[in-house]
Parts: sequence; structure tokens; C-alpha cells
Amino acid sequence: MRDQIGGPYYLGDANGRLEWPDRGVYFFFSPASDLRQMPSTKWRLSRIGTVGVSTGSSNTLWNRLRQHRGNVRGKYAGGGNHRGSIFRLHVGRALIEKHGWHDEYPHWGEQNPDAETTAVREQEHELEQRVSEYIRDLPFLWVDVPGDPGPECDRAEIESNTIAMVSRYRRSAGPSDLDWLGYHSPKSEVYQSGLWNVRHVSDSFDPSVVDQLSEYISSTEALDHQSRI
DNA sequence: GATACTGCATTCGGAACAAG
DNA sequence: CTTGTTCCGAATGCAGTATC
Repeated sequence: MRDQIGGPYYLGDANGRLEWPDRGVYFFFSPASDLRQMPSTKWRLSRIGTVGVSTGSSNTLWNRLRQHRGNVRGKYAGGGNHRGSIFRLHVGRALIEKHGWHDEYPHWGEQNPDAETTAVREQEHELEQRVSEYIRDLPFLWVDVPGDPGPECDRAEIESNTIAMVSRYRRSAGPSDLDWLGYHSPKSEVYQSGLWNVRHVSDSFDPSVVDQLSEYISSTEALDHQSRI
């Protein structure tokens, strides 16, 4: 996958003007260092996700990735919105636990469409920035998986099966990076699975997902900058 | 100046659980 | 077994704006 797309990629220098496939599955790794300089045995998946798994969805791969990345400019430049990205929510929560910031961010993760929203957001901006710094440095790969959106589509299959496959939930395998931020997460699904995922971490999986994924990898093309037609 | 990227609140849909 | 509730993850709509 890495060789096929010329990766790894980093959200810190990715942008929407690359010719992303409309839909696909993405794979984030830990720790935040250049995977090309590490043997593949040291790579560790830390987050798997996808887009277009509900009927009628028109959301795109890049649209989802940029929600994880956060804001580049504007009032909250360098920050982001963890209420629109579960990945950000989990990372932020772990940072709160690790540093004991419970008092500073009492509303993290709460759905609050109240009038307080603006004040809360301003208060949370610093942590959103920390989350962005963390996520932007993580190497990630992706695979083009086209097809009509829906809960039964190949993207959904690949996502759920690969999560279940690499999850350490209920397994005794020792962690390879003891410093991983996710071990501070209060969610057992996160710190036990070794993934910033909750769903599917304790599912059983179909090993044929490996072949299924391989097929899509071979038909995935590297990104080029958009060219004028 | 046209294009399309960005920010962000809101809305949607499904899973898990509870109640009838 | 059916209906209702809550939570969670994902998708949407649109105004504003940077880039080409």
C-alpha cells in the first residue's frame, strides 16, 4: 500500500487540491516518525477509518481526513473541532488524562448546542491545537475503494475486518510502543485494542479481508496535484 | 473572476440498551 | 417481540475565502 501510493502521507502537508479518490479506507500509524526509515515490523496501526458507509452519503475521503486534521486558518487556526471527529475526541481525551487537565476542559466531548458553544470553543482551542499537532504528525496510508455508499459496501467490510484483525482487545500480545498516547485513554476499547477505534475492536474477522484489500491496493493510484483540463 | 477549498454548527443514522 | 431512548460516529449545508 505504501509503495502503491507513494506514502506515507502526513496530514500536516496534505491538502484538498490533491486528487484524492472520492471514497476509500485510511490507516493511521504510530509512532509519529517516518515509516520509510523503519522496518515494516515496527509499524503499528493506530487508527482505521473510512467514508461512505451509509446509504446516500456523498462525503469524501478528503472531507473526512480534513476533519481529523483540524483547521489550518481562521479564528481557530491550528485547532479543530473534536465534535466532528471521533479521532480528535479520543486523542484529546487521552491528553486530558495524561496531563490532568480535567478542570480546564470539563465539556470536552459533550454535545452542547447551547449558547455557551462559543465560549466553550474558545476555552478548548488550546487543547484542539495539541490534538492537531499530534494527529498531523502521524503517518497514514489509504486505499481507493470505490463503490456506491452503503453499510454493506466493501469499504465497510474492509474497515471492520481490518480493525478486528489488528486489534489487541482481549489478546495478550505486548505493546510495541509503550509511549503510545492511547494508553492514557479512559476508554477500554482504545487502550486495550491499541487503536483509536471503538467499534469492531472485539469483533471476529474474516481473514479473506487481506486478499480483498490487496485487490484494491493494486488498483489504487498515487496522488497527483490537480491539473487544469 | 471562477473555482473549489475551508470552517463549523447542525443533522442524520445506526448500535446498544432499557422499558413496555 | 416491539417500541423508545441515549450515545456515538459520520454526513451535510452553506457562508466565507484562498488559490489558480
